[in-house]
Amino acid sequence: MAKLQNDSPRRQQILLKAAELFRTHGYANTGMRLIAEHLGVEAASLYNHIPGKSFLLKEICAQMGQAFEMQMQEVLATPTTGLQKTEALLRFHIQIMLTRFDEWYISNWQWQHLVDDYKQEFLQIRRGYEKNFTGIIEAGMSDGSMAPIHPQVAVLTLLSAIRGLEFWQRNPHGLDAGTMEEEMIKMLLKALTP
Amino acid sequence: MAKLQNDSPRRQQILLKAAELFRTHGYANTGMRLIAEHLGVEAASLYNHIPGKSFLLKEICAQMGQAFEMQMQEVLATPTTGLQKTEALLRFHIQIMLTRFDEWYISNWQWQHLVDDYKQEFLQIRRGYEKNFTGIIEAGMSDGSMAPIHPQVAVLTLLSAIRGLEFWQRNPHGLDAGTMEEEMIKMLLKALTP
DNA sequence: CAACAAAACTAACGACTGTTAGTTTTGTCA
DNA sequence: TGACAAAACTAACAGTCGTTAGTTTTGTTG
Repeated sequence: MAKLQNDSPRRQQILLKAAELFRTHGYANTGMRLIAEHLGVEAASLYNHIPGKSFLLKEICAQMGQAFEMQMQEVLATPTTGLQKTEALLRFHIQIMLTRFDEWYISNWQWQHLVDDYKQEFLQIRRGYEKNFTGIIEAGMSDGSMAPIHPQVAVLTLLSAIRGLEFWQRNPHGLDAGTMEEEMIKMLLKALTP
Repeated sequence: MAKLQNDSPRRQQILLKAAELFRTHGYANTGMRLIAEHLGVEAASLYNHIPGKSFLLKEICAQMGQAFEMQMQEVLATPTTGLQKTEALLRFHIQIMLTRFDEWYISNWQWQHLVDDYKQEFLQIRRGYEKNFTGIIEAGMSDGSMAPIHPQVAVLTLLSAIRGLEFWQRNPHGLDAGTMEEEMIKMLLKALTP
């Protein structure tokens, strides 16, 4: 029986292709045979590298969760105002969206298909992230860099707005990435500043 | 053979239950047998009322599209500033979200599973809606009720922010609907006003 | 009650799903 | 070159899917 090493390059290759197909076809509509076909291989061969389909989704979500958690810790450790921290996070979100779109999309929209036990863990991680973000907004109101707003509503609005970039990513009618990023940041920060 | 009337109450009942299940389980993961079970009936019996599974999705999306299109026409016909029109549309979006959550969710997130020919029509309708919305923003800048912003970015940001209410809808930690609506409207309009 | 249609039922079809067992090819070292 | 493991293969499993054909029940109308 194969060993299923935790970090082979082949495994990562499969994960990336799976992310791409999960995004374009949806998790439930993407069969192992389709993933295999796009890698020029038979479906059964995939099981030499991964334990199963659900692992693919779980791993993609976990990797994304880790990336965001690391950035959050870095931002929290930097001595800046709440508004500056917020801008840093927003810019990071946008960058991830541009450079790792498929994985970002999966962890945002396909996590619902996670198997129940890991789904709970994933949601807990995400709630933790949002809690940290809410804390940053509250800090911004205390240090005077932000107007008094409802912190939870603010986080929800900010994250949702960024999520919407997906539509632009799929169909950028004439707007280049730089303009898009600057215009959206400008608009969102305007909603926050006193 | 059954006649498949266009507007029987039973058909509408099936549509609503399907919308609920499509939302909670996803379109691809919701089988005809599951829908039937939730209606206390066998799967085959559904075919006395509807032509097939894909019809359910198509009909839900079409009904939502119609609702938004009607509201857009009404707003356009009212002689108000661009900012007031925008507020009216935002409030309508929120109201639909609160009163017809399942259907709203489907037409927002599950339209990707539409069969190809109707998918094109659906996307065209949506692009038309967004184009109208963009025009309203531009009008707002002309009539002085709004700050100079990138109209397409503004529409994307506004619609995405509202879409995010889904997360609150699913898990409203202590915020009542009224507060949520007012706080979000306040925040979004602040981003728009001069 | 007889007649008729609406709407339920049972049973099955072919296609597709994730996964497994067992076998063969491929590539890398001694 | 011979040995060994990694990674591909073929073939098949049990289960689910949307859908259809044909039959029976239910409910209303004359």
